Amino acid sequence: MIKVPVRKGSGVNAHSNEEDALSLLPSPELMQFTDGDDDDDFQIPPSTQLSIRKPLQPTNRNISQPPPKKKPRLSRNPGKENVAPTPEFSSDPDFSSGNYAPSADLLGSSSTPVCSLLDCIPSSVDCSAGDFGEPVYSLGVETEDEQVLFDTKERDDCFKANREGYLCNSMEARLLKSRIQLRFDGGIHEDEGFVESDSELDVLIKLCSEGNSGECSVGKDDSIQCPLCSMDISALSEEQRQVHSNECLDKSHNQAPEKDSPRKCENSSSFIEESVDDPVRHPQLVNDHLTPVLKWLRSLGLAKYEDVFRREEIDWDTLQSLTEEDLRIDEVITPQDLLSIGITSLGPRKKIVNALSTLREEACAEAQARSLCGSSRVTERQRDKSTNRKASEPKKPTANKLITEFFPGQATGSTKIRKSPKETATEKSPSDSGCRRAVRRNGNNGKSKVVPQWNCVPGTPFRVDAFKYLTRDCCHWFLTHFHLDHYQGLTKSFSHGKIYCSLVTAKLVNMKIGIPWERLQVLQIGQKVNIAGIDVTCFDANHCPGSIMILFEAANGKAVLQTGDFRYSEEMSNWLMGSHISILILDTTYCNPQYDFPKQEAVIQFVVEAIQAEAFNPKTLFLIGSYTIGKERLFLEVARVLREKIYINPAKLKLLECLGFSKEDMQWFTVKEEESHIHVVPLWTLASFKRLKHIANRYTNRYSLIVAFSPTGWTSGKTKKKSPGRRLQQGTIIRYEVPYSEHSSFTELREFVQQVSPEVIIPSVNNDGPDAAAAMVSMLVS
DNA sequence: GCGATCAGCT
DNA sequence: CACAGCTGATCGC
Repeated sequence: MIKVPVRKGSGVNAHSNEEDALSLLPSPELMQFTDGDDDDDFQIPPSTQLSIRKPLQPTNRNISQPPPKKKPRLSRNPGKENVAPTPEFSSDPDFSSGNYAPSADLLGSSSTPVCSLLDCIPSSVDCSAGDFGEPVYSLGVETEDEQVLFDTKERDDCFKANREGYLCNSMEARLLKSRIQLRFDGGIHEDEGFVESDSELDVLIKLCSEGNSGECSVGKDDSIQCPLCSMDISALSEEQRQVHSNECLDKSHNQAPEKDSPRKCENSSSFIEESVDDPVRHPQLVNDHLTPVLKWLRSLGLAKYEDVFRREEIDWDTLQSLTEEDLRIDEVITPQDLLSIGITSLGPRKKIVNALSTLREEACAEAQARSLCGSSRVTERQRDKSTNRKASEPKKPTANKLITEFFPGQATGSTKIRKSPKETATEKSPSDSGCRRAVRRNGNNGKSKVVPQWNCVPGTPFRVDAFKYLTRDCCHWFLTHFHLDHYQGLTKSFSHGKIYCSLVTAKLVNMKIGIPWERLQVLQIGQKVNIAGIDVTCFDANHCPGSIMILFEAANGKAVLQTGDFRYSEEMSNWLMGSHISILILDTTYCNPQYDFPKQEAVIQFVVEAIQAEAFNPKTLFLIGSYTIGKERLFLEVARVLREKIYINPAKLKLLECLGFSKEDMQWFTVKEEESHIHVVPLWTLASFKRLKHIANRYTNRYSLIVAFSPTGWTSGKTKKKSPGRRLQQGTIIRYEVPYSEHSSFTELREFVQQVSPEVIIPSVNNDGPDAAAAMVSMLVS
């Protein structure tokens, strides 16, 4: 039997500013436990704290609310009970995603009381079907086996194009074929004929050299080089530099542009990414400055200002000069001058300014790259290869250590930690492995859109979670899971190729964003498929429902593992056994020794016991925080163990129906508020006591005490000691912060990295900058 | 009116 | 701090 925790202090709430809360207090009995402190004044006694070996009896006796009518009787085997499901869960045919068994890792460990209860629950997962797309319904799939057939069929259909030459049937495939050659030595190479030598970029380079030469072409030694011929032009006046650059520009255009043009620098990171038929790609004679400007304007969707540009005879030079003063002042272009020529709307002005700014940065980066690389046309990929070749040479002694120092078995390899540039491109070093700058037409305040390293898969033409950086040079887009920060930028107008993801994620992408199923390719967990010549296998990332980590194996044997967001589980080492991972793109959210939180089972146990302890008051409302998806395991286990239904709103139910839960699991959810006093709410509503008080006020008649659980990994960070939770209280509102994390702890990351033993680690998160990230990652292998 | 995007906020 | 969002303002269609 669970003991009611002993609380320090028993004073009556004395908060002067808590009158409203005090008014909710139902009785002196309750009041004696509300000391009003906002401190961690709650101590679970040792016998209860983390007592995961103690059998936890499933009970609803501690919770005074009468059970819902349809609640199954307590049973050792709830999964086999003949339970009449509530109507909202039982009407549709069932499907199995096979992706997400919410209690999979709980089932894997029998030591916890939670698990002991779950041991007898069938592991089959057949979820109640949601409305997730016509193809599913048209197949009339009803059983798990048939679902496998469906998935196979769908996948076969999906990959039909691949079998016939990988997307050969589509326009995108042709584009891809004409533009990109995948070479197994890694990298994407611009094909002849696609990148034109007399591109707009050259014009922009000119602009750059004119308007901002010092910024664009300054090398590491502070010398100023011509972006075209790399000659040192430091000694020249600005005017002379312009003259020189113009001469170079003219020379380059007068030369035959085809084969050996500098503009064909293979895999240059800075080419403007536009479709082949885009007017921008085909500027007319460079000497005719007017036409490219107008085409550029049109490409921005601002054709209506063509007249203005014609009237004002605006060419690139003029456009640049309109903002030149601003450039000199603070490098930020303001739209005032555009206003003066008659572009009165703020939107178009911003659009022009941002596009120009982005293009200018493009040109600057290109010029800088040339400046740094001289005329040898060293591509990023080549630099990258060079880096790899010199892997044994310590590049950053403080951050990089030879993997052989830590893994004696690795005779030749060394783990290198790459600094992953911040998205805002504060780090100006070029990104590697074919990651290019993306020119987006919608402005983003002039920030350049550098595809971060972690969004690229070295040696492949793939992007992962990179919808913020959509470019036309890529048509294979992977999505590891359905969290906003990973699918941001993805809209239903997506037309850049295929999206590869798990079935659960595909359902969500289809339902929530409206991506048609034709654009979605479902990846089966554990099944190797070949995409564009690369073997691709995905595994359950144990992060949120549908989350996957993806293994890419190129024909040259180089393997890249992209973890996505993940929480380490021991099964992962089994999946990856035998795979030699060259590059590990790692979720480093909690890559800091201060983040050492307990296993999810322990936190679930803590929450269960806390609910039992607080439930002596029958008028208690429990709130559990959750994301759009995520934390489901927590509240589902709470429901199972406490034999209590959980209230979720209808929108959330619709979402949960996509996640692959079993019928048995789904029975624990209800959309009828009165059926449950445990509610799932968005995590942010629990963030402050102010919000919690609003909730309390709404339920004044029904509930006199609010107990909220805020599950987040950050709870255990910084100065907070490792514990399964801490309790905060203000009046009749109690908030538990519990370190329930769906990311790996530092300890888990270290274990994972040691098992994978990669040659190179690319961190996906730089909370404190790339150097700090590199330093932290280096700790993983120490 | 609707969808997309972004800044500000938790 | 900021996990992974939410909200409201703005803009274009």
